[in-house]
Amino acid sequence: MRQYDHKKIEKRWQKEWEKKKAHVVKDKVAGKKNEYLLVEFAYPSGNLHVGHWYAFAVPDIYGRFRRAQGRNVLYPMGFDAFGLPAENAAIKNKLNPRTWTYANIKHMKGQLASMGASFDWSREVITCDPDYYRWTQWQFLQFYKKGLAYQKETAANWCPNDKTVLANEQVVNGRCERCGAEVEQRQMVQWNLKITDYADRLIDDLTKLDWPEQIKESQRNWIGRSEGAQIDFFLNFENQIFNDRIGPTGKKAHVTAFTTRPDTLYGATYVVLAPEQSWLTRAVYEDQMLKNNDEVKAYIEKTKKRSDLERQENKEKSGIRLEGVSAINPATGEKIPVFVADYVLGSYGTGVVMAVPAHDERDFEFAKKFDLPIKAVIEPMFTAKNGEDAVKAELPLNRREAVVCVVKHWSEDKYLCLKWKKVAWSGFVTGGIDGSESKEEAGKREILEETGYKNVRFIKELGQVVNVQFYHVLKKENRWARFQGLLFELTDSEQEQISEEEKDIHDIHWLNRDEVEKFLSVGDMKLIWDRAMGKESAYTGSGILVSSSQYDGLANQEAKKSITEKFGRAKKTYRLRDWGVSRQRYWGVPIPIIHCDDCGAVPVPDKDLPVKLPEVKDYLPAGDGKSPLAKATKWVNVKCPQCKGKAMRETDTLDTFVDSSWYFLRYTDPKNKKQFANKKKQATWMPIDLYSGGAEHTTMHLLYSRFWHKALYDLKLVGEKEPYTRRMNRGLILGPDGAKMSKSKGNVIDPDAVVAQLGADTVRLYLAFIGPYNEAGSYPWNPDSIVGVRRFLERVWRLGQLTVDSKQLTADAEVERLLHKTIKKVGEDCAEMKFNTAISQMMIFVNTAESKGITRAQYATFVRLLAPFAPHITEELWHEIGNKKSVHLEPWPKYDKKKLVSDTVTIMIQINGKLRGEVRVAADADKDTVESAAKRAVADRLTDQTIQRTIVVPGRLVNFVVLTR
RNA sequence: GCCGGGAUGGCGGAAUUGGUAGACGCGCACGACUCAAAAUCGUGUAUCGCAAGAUGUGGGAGUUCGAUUCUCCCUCCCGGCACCA
Repeated sequence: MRQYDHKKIEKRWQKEWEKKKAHVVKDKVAGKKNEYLLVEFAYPSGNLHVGHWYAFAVPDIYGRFRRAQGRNVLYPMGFDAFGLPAENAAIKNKLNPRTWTYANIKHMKGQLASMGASFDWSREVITCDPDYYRWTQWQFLQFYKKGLAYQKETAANWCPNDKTVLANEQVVNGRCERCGAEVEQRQMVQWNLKITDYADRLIDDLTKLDWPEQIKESQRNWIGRSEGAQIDFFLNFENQIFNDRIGPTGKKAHVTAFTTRPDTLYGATYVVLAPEQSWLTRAVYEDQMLKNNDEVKAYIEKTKKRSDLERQENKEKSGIRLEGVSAINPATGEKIPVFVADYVLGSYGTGVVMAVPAHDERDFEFAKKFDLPIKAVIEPMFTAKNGEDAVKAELPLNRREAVVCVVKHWSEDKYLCLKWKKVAWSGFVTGGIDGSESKEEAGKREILEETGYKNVRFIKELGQVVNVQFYHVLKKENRWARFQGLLFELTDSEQEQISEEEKDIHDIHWLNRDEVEKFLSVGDMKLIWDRAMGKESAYTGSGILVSSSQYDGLANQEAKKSITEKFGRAKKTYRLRDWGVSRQRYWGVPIPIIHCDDCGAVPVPDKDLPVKLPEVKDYLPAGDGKSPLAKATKWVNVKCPQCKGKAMRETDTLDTFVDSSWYFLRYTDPKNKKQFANKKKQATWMPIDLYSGGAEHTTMHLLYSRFWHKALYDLKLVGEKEPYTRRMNRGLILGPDGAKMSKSKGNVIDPDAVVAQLGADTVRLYLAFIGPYNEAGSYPWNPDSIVGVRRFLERVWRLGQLTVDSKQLTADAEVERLLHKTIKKVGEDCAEMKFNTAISQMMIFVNTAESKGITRAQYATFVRLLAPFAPHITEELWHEIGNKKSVHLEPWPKYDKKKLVSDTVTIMIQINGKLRGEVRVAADADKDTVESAAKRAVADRLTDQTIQRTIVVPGRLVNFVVLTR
């Protein structure tokens, strides 16, 4: 018998496929639907690692599977070839980054070939090819012409050691990824893309996408949309001259606050400005409007020096009151103080906050520190969920005044708590106020009625009110009670007998402080309790407006709308900032702009594209904030395309995330000299049916490229609003020790070595078997486990040799049934990318076939199932059993439903839900037959008299419910 | 703190969506072959128990004839956001 020699086999077929151009994909194949399967293209780091295999070889299984199912599948590959490491290598080894990059690409293509992946290399895309980046530049210019790209002075991450700007992803915990120096924020003129214009569409269009919820949620968080209102606060100065001034907008001096809680406007007791806020800057630096101008200026300067890192770590509130000015609360008309404080961010909202200390935690903290008034304008409202009894009702009109009593023990530090028996609610003594009695009287009466305690001393009103909507179980009606918190103390233990009726309602517990915390089941009584213990905090939940003039009594959700209409305007705000794309680096796409003193920023005309990257000697920037390209003076100095006067090229290059924002479009028409991709050609493949990649791209590449695509869509350059219909995040392969693979830990697996030893088919199969590919988990590489997979392939090989030699002509019924089950299962699992269970099923099949025997036809079918997973060995075996064409041209086998069902089924027998036996019956047996068969099988365990009930689940089980003593 | 996703043997992971928990693989144990070892093949392998049996899917309650699966509460782990008004 021949040995399974993976080296020979894999090399032979890889050559053969290349010779036959087996993987070149045509744009149209008659009778086949197109399908676009995309994986994130590779960075040419120089070496293929296990992660690449996991990223490329496993989706290849899916691609081959879909081809077998009759789809014309595009599975392209390319290189994301611009970027920092090339430059670093160049600086270190005195190499040209281009030389380094292309050498790496060549080497990696050789490694990729060993995978046996069905990449169509005729469509290869390399982002640092001028033929590619001319179109990156061209698209950038279309955005510029549409106003989507603009230049602005913004803060950039500056590494003082490497003398260069860093991309956000190169800053790790506030330090430079490369040298570890603390990164500074420098104001620099940078190119930006208006991704914020697309914030709403980027969020709203997510709903239609077949993406994991995790990615969608991360993108929503990243964009950070808040809906609220802008409200103007006019300013009032002690110095009359300032009061009469009219500002540039034609209005008197004012600041505009952004808030998500316009309903709390009546509770706004001061206003806080960010140190960078524009009115403040003018008032302090130009007009000197403040009495304590110097003090405020010093605070602003101090804030500027604080790094982001420092600001994040030290969250202690600080701030300065602006003397000589106050703001007018537009709702109350009151004059309220104005502060500058660094807890307000200049880059979010308007940089102005209307501070409502009663209903915002940060404002509360600040107000406490600066002793500012705290005015509550929302009375908490809760809806008690009492199980199935709860009735969804309109807010009941019959509001009832009620009390809730925190009662202290007569001698210990314990408190009287009640646990309701019929309702999932635990709390204190509560009750309505009857007739004309006072709160105190009502409280004492309720304490007596509910607990029997007679001698109670009233201590104080807590000043905390809680509204609760609930379903009254005994009275069977919806209620709205307005509970006012009261504090009592028992003077002694004297207790009356309470009625039986009351006893049925609840249990009494005396609990210490910690126990009370845990005992209170719902959030409502927690507020009362906190207040009783002297804890004060901001209430940020929903409720009913009070102390808010005509809005009193409104639910805050409604009040939001009306107060916004009356005093402000509805406005959305986002956490997302515009995308800064300027990089002061050499190895990137030159930004195709020419700066002219007379004409300003002028786009390079289409005929002059691409603006090719010039050769320079030194790739490290000079330290003046300019890109290394600035040193290529010949290249920099050009004529203005408009006025032909002296002008200079833009010397910054584009962020590499720009390059990767559209690479998938180029695959559809890679050789086009006139367009980045012909729209008709795009349409044959776009949108992408499945995009598989790493979780690290969730809020970067995936968001950027969605934006880019939408912008292209608006320019009518692409035909669809979203590029990726379905996205899957791949998991991570860890080292054998369960830690992330890293050279320093010495746990790196070299795929080349494993392939040499065990073969590409084994590695592919192992990676597919390691865990479900459709869930992004992390899986340790297990050197023993991969040997198990190799063993499986060897058994398949041996089974093949046996089949060739044997003369078995008739199929074993069980093997035949299992084969059809396997076709079904493998097909279904592949469709969901659950390759692990698909392989498991094939293993089961081989195990059975080994013992029961297999016909040549059955074996041939099995080989077709395995082909997408292990393309080389199956090709070999396929030819071995007498076929001339490639197994990869074979259609996916079909299963016969009739062959799936067996004649008899095993019925489980349960007694009281516990397994007590089993019985085999005919598959088509009726209920009664099954029941009596089951009864006979466990007759020694039960008698007819004791059987209370019998549950028969056809084809599965019989459960006898019997009396037990 | 808010949001999203999780938790199943010694390990990676299965379980037709309410119906035999632990498929398949690894590991481990024993056996066969061998002078021996490797490789290969066979048998066993959730826990406790000699057994009958009992327990068991992060913990606690609930619904159900029956719960890994549904409901509520809690703990822990992973990911995103976070002084974002």
